[in-house]
Amino acid sequence: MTGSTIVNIPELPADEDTTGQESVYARLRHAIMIGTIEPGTNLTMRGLADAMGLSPTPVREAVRRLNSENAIEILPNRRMAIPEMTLGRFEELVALRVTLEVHAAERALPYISDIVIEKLQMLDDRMDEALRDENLDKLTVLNQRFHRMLYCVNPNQVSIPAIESVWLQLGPFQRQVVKRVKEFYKIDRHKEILSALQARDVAALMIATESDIREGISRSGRRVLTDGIG
Amino acid sequence: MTGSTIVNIPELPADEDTTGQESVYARLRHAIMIGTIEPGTNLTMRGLADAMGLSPTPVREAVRRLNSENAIEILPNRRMAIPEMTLGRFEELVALRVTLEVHAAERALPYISDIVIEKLQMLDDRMDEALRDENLDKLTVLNQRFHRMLYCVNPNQVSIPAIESVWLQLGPFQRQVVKRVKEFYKIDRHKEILSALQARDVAALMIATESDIREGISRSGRRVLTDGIG
DNA sequence: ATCTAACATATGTGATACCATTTGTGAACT
DNA sequence: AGTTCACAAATGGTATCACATATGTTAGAT
Repeated sequence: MTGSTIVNIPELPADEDTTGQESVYARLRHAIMIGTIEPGTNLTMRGLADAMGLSPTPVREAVRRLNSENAIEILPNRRMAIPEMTLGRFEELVALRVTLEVHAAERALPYISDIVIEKLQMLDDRMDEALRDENLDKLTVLNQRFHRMLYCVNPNQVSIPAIESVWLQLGPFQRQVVKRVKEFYKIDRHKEILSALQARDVAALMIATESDIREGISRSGRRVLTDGIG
Repeated sequence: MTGSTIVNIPELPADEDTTGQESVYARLRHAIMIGTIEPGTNLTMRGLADAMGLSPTPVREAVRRLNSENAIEILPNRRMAIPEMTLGRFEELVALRVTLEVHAAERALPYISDIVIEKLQMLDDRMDEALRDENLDKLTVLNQRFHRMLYCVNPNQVSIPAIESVWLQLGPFQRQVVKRVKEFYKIDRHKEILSALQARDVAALMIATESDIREGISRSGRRVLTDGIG
């Protein structure tokens, strides 16, 4: 067999002067983040290069970056794979995600403006649409955009890279969860987050952020990992 | 002039089958972490390659990784540099460091054993030695090893990469701080951390961890950034 | 002397070639 | 039929080369 396990890596709008390495990085990152690539998938430099129409050189650089972000695992054989999820790792990832996002939300609040709240409101509306259409990929992207936009109003924000690294590590597994636990996406606490923002209420914002994570991925994911299926 | 600004990149013990890319990554990472490379230093692929006796290819991969860890900045010109520190970014980095390390300490405590406490005690003793010898590089390395060992007793630990990314971003600036603020290194709260560990006291551990960071780098760094000099 | 234009140098990016190691396959043997 | 060994294919790692862009320098004009 030539190349590796076939993987579905969506294309992405490429800027004019974006380098090959960057486009590979962006495509792979996005694919992993929305869970297009299953845990355990084996990857090869040449396989990815062929799939993207590039030489192994830029692919290698992109893969190395994602390895440093803990999105791609490099085995002792020097082979590459998307890591499998374990219950222990899952609990730690969720706990870290809560800590990081509560922290980021808290430090974003002082910089929040009514304009941003309005934009967040619009994003939330679009999420409701995506939910009706059962467009899960879009829902994931919008959800991440919602959180990212909030944390990024802090002009000196430095926690987004760490947060996105956690998203990357949860992405492939989350797709598995969604397939098994139907009601997963019905739950979000975005309305509560928005209320807390409008009231400029730190405590409420932190509680809402934590609930949004714990009642979403956390509960469903744990069921999949313990019961085998939800 | 050929190459870039000359930088001092200490060698590192290289394993047998360690690849060139890995050795470049490890050397650069270590150099940045202990502050050997000043903020604002311009780096070039070929310059680093020459300095390490390798071709640009493996250097590119290592640099890309460190870019993803926010240790090396890539400017729109596609030039690379160690980022300068600003007061706003510094405050955010310290706050993130406190959040992350308190979190990691809290989640490590349940797995702590007397053997580990003893090892930590020995590390702390070696730090006292290094302090007497005024060996600052050694002190930095031992300090990081102390914290890392504590957080890593959690077998499912996933926060070390984020924590080390913050260390990487503070490293170059910390060196500048040490040069200006003499008493910087006299302060650490490791004895309190050890007491809290022995008592298995979560609250005390979290307070000690936060104090260790705030009364160390935080206070001194802020002075350098506001007064210009401490 | 200062500014500008042309040239030379340096640099990032990516494809290709070569090597060492690993993986996969199939034939020979028990 | 199962095991083992040898050979073929694939893969990761790195150096080198070619190209486009960016940077630095020098010569000429004002």
